[in-house]
Amino acid sequence: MKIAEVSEKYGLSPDTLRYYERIGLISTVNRKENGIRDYDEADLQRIEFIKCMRRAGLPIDVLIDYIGLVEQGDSTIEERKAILQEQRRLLVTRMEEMQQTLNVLDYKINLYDEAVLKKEKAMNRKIVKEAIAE
Amino acid sequence: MKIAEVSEKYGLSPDTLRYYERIGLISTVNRKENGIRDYDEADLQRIEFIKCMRRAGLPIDVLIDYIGLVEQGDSTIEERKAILQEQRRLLVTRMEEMQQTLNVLDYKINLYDEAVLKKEKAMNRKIVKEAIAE
DNA sequence: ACTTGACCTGGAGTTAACTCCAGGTGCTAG
DNA sequence: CTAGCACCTGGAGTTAACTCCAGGTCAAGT
Repeated sequence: MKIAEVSEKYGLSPDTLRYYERIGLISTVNRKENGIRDYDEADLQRIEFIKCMRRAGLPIDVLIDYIGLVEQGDSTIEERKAILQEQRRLLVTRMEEMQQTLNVLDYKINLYDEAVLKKEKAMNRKIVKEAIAE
Repeated sequence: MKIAEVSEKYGLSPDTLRYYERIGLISTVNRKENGIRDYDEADLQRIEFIKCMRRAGLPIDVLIDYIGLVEQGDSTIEERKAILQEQRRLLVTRMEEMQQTLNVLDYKINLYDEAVLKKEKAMNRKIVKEAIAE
């Protein structure tokens, strides 16, 4: 699969895909004779994983470490698990903070709703008053 | 309240507080005769709000817009509400993505748990075998 | 009087994560 | 055979959000 298709499929720009390879987040992708990248199934799986983790804000350097361990084989299983657990912990914390902010936003939006209603009521009273005055 | 106390109270560095003021996120803070910032209650409330929003990832330029509208008074209520609703929507989307990533992480951690168990079992079998062999 | 420490300013530097670009190669359709 | 893409590389530029720094003021303690 060529870079443009991969880019299309995962919504990552070709530049980003090459960048990920440069920094060692994706191990060197196979090339066709002419030097053009030809992503295989394993590459795609890795890209999907990276995309998922990045979307949630996991930092690239942590992912590089993790993937380095994956490549070292079974002896690193416990270390990898520890990394994921730590990142899971951080993720949950961030989500809790976001939930708090969401509550604040809802509270404020609700205040604005009420303010808008009050404004409208005042407007209506004014209209009625004027109608009576005529 | 001096900048060091505010910094302490909200966990934002003095540099960050001055930076927020420079870019117009906090309206100009009053000074004592000697030119030193003296944060009042309104400043603190604004800082708390900003901190809460920033923690959830709301971008600074959006907050600058929002706060500019707050300062323009009641005529901007609907516009402000629209901003908060839009940010709320984006926040929910991000949280949903994070939840998906959390599920993937849990799945992977679980796989590692099983892998570790298997490893241990194999180890135990080996030990038992050796014990019998003796 | 002098040192210390908190504060000030304007401006430069940093970090993460891309994103863009110039200059070059190589298939393919007209 | 040549025009037009899609691809390549190494390196530079960008963006958001800080963070740091040099050089200066000022009040308080010794």
